[in-house]
Amino acid sequence: MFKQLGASGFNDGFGGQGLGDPGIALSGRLDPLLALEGIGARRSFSRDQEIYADGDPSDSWYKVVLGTIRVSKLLADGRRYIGEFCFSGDCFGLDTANERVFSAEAVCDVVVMRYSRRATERLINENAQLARCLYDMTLRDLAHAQTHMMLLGRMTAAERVASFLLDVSERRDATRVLDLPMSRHDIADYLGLTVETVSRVMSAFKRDGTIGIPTPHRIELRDRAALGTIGEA
Amino acid sequence: MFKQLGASGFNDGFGGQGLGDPGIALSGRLDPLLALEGIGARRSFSRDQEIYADGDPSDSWYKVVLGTIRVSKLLADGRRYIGEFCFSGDCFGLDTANERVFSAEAVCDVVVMRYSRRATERLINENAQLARCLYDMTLRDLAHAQTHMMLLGRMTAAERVASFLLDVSERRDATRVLDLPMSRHDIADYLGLTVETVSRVMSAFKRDGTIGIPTPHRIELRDRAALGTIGEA
DNA sequence: CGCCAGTTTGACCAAGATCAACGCAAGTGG
DNA sequence: CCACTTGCGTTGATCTTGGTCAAACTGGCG
Repeated sequence: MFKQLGASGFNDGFGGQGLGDPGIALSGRLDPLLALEGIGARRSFSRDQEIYADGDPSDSWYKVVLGTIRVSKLLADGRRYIGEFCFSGDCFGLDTANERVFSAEAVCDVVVMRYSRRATERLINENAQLARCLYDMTLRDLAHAQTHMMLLGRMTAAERVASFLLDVSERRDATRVLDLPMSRHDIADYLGLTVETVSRVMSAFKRDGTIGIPTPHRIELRDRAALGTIGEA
Repeated sequence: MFKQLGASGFNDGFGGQGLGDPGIALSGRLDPLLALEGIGARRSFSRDQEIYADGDPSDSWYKVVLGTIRVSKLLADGRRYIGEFCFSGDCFGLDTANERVFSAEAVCDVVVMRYSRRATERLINENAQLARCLYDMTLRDLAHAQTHMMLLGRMTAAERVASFLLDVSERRDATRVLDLPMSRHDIADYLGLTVETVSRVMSAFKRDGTIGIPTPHRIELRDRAALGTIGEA
């Protein structure tokens, strides 16, 4: 659920204006992140392996070290919904409930750090900045959710795919060639579409030269501007 | 954005397991909420009046005292998306950004409390429980967003309307007769549908006796169970 | 080489959008 | 007090987008 813990320039989560007393722990601006290193346990998962399952006790959270994971939920009738993809540096699994409401799986082989909730609590007592940091991540997630709801509620298939490609390229710092580790099915479940529609839209983008598709998991962004203005024309 | 500040039984926002030190301020379990009363300013708005606009400086947050508000965003091409409705007791407007990304309007005549960000910061320094409380609300919001994304991405029109009616009835403690202050258009923009579809689905529910519609803004829930199982049959 | 999983493409279908009336109650002004 | 307007809501006819079903393609891999 949480993104980019430890990434560049986190603000204080209250609009960057300092919700807490900035004097309390000015020195420890990055300490909480370093401190976490001490309590995290490195774990590896292979493709499609479950990191945690819907219904599991929710007693820890994770940070992706390497690879890509998806947070998803399967409905009784087979419909699947993917809440988010997390890449290197992204955090996930910090829930409000005691039980997992979603499951998390490895999209490809991944390495993650697992932080137990109990240890995190202890750290928070020692360093108030960590709480701020976690809060900030939650607000980021909320902002992401807002954007995504707009996408799901009001955007066309082409707009959804275009904004997905742009979003992933920004998060992965891929200016021109984009690596898409997840399957078309994953993308479809993330965008509220079907595999076929995702495939068709991508083929259409390829046809009019907006993107190139050297391999299904490698997208060449030939015209970012065009992708950004889909639906405005 | 935030719900039910000061409502019954808030947990500590870290899965109810005590992220912080429960011993620090056990005494002040409800103090932060009471303390807020001191810094809040009461304000009234009439129907369709703007509480804040997309682009305004984001220097405060609100709690609904009486009435209903909607948090929405208007796209350049006229498409509108409603992020949430807030009823008495719900909080909204606590953003991560310095500028509003959404606007908030009164659905009907409302009274809200406005809390300045700066004053909230001060309070947080005096009472750590308030931070916990705000964090908890954010996590609630995130959970709500997750549910809503599932609805927007994978549910049929009938399922969306049914789950909307049940959701509102729970939040407003309306067992049998439900007051819907917002217009069909608002509901449509919240559910990612059109006015006509919302209207048609409601008429269909009425036809098969699931609900009654004495007036457009008054819904009688005749068969809650049926509403809950729409789409499972 | 042939299988297998994932992807693409095509033909057809249906849910919901769009376009267009119509209904209805609450103002509004003569 | 009653036409007339106005703003919603409902209903119907038709169209479009994206879903469904089915088949063909592609690149590993045993």
